[in-house]
Amino acid sequence: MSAANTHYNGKDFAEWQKEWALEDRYNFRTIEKKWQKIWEDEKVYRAEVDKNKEKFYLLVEFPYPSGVGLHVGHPRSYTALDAVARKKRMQGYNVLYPMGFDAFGLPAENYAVKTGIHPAVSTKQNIANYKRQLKSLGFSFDWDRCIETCDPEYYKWTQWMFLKFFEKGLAYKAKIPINWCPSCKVGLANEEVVDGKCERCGAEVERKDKEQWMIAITKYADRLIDDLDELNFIDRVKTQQINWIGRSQGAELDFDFADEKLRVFTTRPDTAFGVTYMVMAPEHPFVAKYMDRFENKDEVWAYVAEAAKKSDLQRTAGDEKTGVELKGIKARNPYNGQMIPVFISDYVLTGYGTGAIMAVPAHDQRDYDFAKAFNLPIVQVLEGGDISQQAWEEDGAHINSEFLNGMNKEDGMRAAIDYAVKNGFGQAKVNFKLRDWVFSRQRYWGEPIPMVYCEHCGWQPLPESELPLELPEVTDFLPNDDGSSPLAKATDWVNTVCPKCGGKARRETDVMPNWAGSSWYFLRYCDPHNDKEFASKEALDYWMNVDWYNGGMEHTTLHLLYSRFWHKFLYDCGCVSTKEPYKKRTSHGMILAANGEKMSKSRGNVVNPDEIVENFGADTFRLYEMFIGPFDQAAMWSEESLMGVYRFVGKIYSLFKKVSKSKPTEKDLRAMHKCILEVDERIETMKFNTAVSSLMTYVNYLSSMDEIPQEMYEVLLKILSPFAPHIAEEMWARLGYDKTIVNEKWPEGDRKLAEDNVVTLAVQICGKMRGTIEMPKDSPKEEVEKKALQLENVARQIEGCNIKKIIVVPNRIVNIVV
RNA sequence: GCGGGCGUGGUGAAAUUGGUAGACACGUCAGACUUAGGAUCUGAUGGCGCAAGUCAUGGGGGUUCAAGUCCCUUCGCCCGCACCA
Repeated sequence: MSAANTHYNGKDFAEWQKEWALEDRYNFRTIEKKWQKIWEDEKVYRAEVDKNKEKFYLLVEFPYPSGVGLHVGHPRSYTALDAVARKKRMQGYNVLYPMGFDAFGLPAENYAVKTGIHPAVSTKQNIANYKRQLKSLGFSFDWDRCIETCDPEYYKWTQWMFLKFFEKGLAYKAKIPINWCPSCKVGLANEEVVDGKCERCGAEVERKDKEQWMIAITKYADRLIDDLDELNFIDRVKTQQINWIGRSQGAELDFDFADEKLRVFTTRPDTAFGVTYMVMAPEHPFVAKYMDRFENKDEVWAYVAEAAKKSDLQRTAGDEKTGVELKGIKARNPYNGQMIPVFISDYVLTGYGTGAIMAVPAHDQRDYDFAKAFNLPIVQVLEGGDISQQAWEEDGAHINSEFLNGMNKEDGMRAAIDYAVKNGFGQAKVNFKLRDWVFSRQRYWGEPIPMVYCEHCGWQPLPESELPLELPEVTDFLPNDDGSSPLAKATDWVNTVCPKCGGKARRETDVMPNWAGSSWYFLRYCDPHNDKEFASKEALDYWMNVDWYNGGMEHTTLHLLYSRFWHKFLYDCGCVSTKEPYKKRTSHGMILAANGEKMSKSRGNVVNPDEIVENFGADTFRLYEMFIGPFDQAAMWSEESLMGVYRFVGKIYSLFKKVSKSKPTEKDLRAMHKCILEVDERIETMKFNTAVSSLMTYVNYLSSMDEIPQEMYEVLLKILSPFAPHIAEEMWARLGYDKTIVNEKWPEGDRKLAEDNVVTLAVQICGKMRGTIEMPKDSPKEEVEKKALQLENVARQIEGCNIKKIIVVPNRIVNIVV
């Protein structure tokens, strides 16, 4: 055995073999620690650019290193893609499978408020703990590429990218009503509000006008939808993103109102002859502007004030429509010249479209409800339904619509828009539900926004040479009551000079949201130590795109959407050469406690991965997480089932004693090739639970043998190694190999050898099972029929019956119809 | 309300996509063994029946030689979006 270039660190192989001879029991503790150290010392999983090899980039969402440590849910997806990574490596791919830490965020800051420990310190400790835990599970991450988003060497480039957004006009500061969490004292993006509540703490979100940095993600709305077509994302993800972006095509139309035009957005301009009134949002600028001309001014005021007090949640709570007519001013329908009343009502949203609508109660249920409540006329303009009962929202030929009469929807839409264009009161328009990304957070533990405000020059970007703009030291991490960031208190840091005129200036004190760093981390993995650029073109061109990205469904409209957008922006800047970052996106299900509840500290039902590793070993843990159930579905933790997997691993260990120089029979080879083919396919299709079943079936087969041909055991170790790398590596070494199994060639399953030459066919009479017959594979139909009819059971049952026909499904079934 | 998914033994689940329902495990029962180890091994295990059989994939109906799988209908659960004009 050559000591050099082997994975034994110079230790004498014979010495090890002596040790092994003494070990009768499966001692996972020593085995696993030993191999983890060897893998790490010899950098077995290191990924380098190698243009002669085809690359494969696998990505799992990097964790936020919380104080409680790794959750048993994390390893589910890490193990799954680790299995894929290991298999791909054995198949000759140059695999990049990196890991890092999404390390900025609120919990570290809250912890600092409570304990006074600086977020940088607690984060560092947490990362060390996470690393230890991840390493104890034997993942094949290239730890040399580990990144941390809170590292100035990393966030330097996050800031650099922000400056790009600013340079291209996509980052802008605006005073807009934002979602404000009164408990976290922080503004939230729309994506972070769930059911009107703060995604993080559950407090009801308020509306607050605040100056915020915004990023114009809406400019990419069309592309974010259209480019999904080419991607291999699971459908759930695609449809959720499409729904979230919410594209609707229609038209903007101007109605005359007082001395100006009241503009509305509608998806059905062809129903304009059915408009019987209009509605503006209470916040619509015309309401305040024309207040003095309304005859019922007091009533209008009261309604506006009432609406302002309500949260979004309260406004959408009731089913009943409320509102007030703006008496004294009527609007004029440009299609037919009709004068119609105008209302304000909070069922019209200020943030969508133009904040005003034309109401067509006959064909929109919401308008219908409002019309009924306020006794307004309902004019049907599309055929169908029963307007006396409810609005007719389906299609139908146009009626009562002058030049549109008789047309279908498509023609009617075109004609209505043409007419509006010709007469100068409207045009086609596409609208989105997606809002621009609120990018400011009034917090400490995030990337400082590299902008400076000068009285004379306005907002100025920091020059690139001043990056990274590091976080200043502060002692008080509490957000201020006025809603400003803790950074505002670091006056030395805040007061600076204008990069343009050199005059007095102040730094931006808000920081970026925690979604910033994760929006481009997959690019940094390609070239993590580069201090000249965020990643070299060479590295990016070689490694990108990510071939397979797995992560949680909860990030579909957050991280996944943001990072696709961010990447597209970098593409437009010429910084990356692919339009999309991820080729394939899959998603794992949650791991729940044994009773089906979510694991949480407060419920006291959290399973600690450390304990599982300590008591059963990493291999058992990994195999169990794969075996627990379908990968994309929620699964319940069960220690009993874990024991079953533990037994399985122990069995593999003890089978070693039976390995011999004997030759496999045809039947043995069949079992072996069947298993190879199944495991291979089931890894690719993410059916990890049944892949493990296949391995179990094969191990059961081996157990029943008196002697196990070495070839059969070696194949087992190879196809087992993606799931249980430690024991595979250990037994591989014990077979006498002095090179790691990691780079062994993945076995090829032979379909011919895997096929049975004798098949069992079910014999049915009128579809009911009556028995089985064994036949050579692909026996001619006649023989099958003959043998089936000879079956005692069959002969007895069909006695005295007419055989109508016999259906033979080759190698499967004989069905005798009487 | 709209969109997506699901419903199979005592339990977690399989089922080559229309072809022997319950693979693989857990649990349970019976037996063997003992270097007492979260032991191991062997066998049984959907219900009813001594058996031949028969009933079983949420319920009802249909298509088919054949349905967990396709169609209609109904009930129940989960997830996402939600007054988006």
